[in-house]
Amino acid sequence: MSEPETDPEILLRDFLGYHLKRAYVTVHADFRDIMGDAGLSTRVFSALAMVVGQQGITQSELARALGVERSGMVALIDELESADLIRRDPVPGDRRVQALQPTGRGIARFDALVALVRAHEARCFAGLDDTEKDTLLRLLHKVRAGGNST
Amino acid sequence: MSEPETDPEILLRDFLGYHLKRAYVTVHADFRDIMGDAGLSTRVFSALAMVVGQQGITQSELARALGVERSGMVALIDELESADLIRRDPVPGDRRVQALQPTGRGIARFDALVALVRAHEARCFAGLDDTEKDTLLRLLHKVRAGGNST
DNA sequence: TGTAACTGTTATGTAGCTAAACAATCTGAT
DNA sequence: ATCAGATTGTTTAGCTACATAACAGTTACA
Repeated sequence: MSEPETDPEILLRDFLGYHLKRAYVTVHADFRDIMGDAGLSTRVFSALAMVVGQQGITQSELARALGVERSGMVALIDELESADLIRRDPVPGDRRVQALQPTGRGIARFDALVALVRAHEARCFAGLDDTEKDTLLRLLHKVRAGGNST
Repeated sequence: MSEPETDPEILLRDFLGYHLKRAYVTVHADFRDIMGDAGLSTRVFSALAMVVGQQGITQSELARALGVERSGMVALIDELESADLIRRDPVPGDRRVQALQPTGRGIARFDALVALVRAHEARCFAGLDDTEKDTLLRLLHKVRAGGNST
């Protein structure tokens, strides 16, 4: 009862989940800002990054890696494909799946975007030194590992 | 090039923002799980917590405290009011604003929910000891303070 | 050979916001 | 005392980012 009015987050303060969300919202908004209208959304960028990093990955594999449903990937892949950033290649031996391959444009675009995203991250986490960034990364990873594994 | 296929998050791994989102999604999903169908969503719970913690807060003040637009609060407050958890009280001296007051039911409901949320947090952050939780809280707060102040 | 599992896809729905406009109300400078 | 500008709650419309359920085609395997 010492300072009843100063902090509006009196009861919420103790909840890590609340602060996790607020931090996420802040960072996500900055991502959108720095990308501008021509950029990709976080989810599309993540998918492109995954395809570039693991060429030939399947849509289902990609969905699992990103922790979303398969159905949610379709429109996302459509978007990347119609922008000529990735291709759906048939896989000999399994006519169900389609291997996702980045195009030359896709890789070039990704490299250009990475520079933007690095600038975004530098700005968002400017208040943290390198040790703190490592710590945050480690703790976030622990949170994900400790909960359900999706 | 040492291990090309083992980690699907080859390129994404370096981005703190990505891991922040994944951790948030994990925690948020657990919140929904533990609340069940009868529970409140995170946003409504947060609003209720804020009203309980700072009784008489205005809708605009609440929106600012939660970092959302005023327009987004209306339906949320409607929901809490129609569930008889909070009231909109007129404020003498300013007929524009409405002071938000928790009802008795609202406070009781909040207290009950807090127990659930504490259990949820205990489960989500079970992999972290108390020091790590404090560190995570401090770093998340720094992230929010370092970016734009919403 | 038949059944179960998996793939990509579609359709539909929902949560959780934002942006823009509005009337009512308040503030403050002149 | 008045009038421009700001603020409040609200409505409407729209958007993003998902999830769920069903489906036909394909594969694996007992």
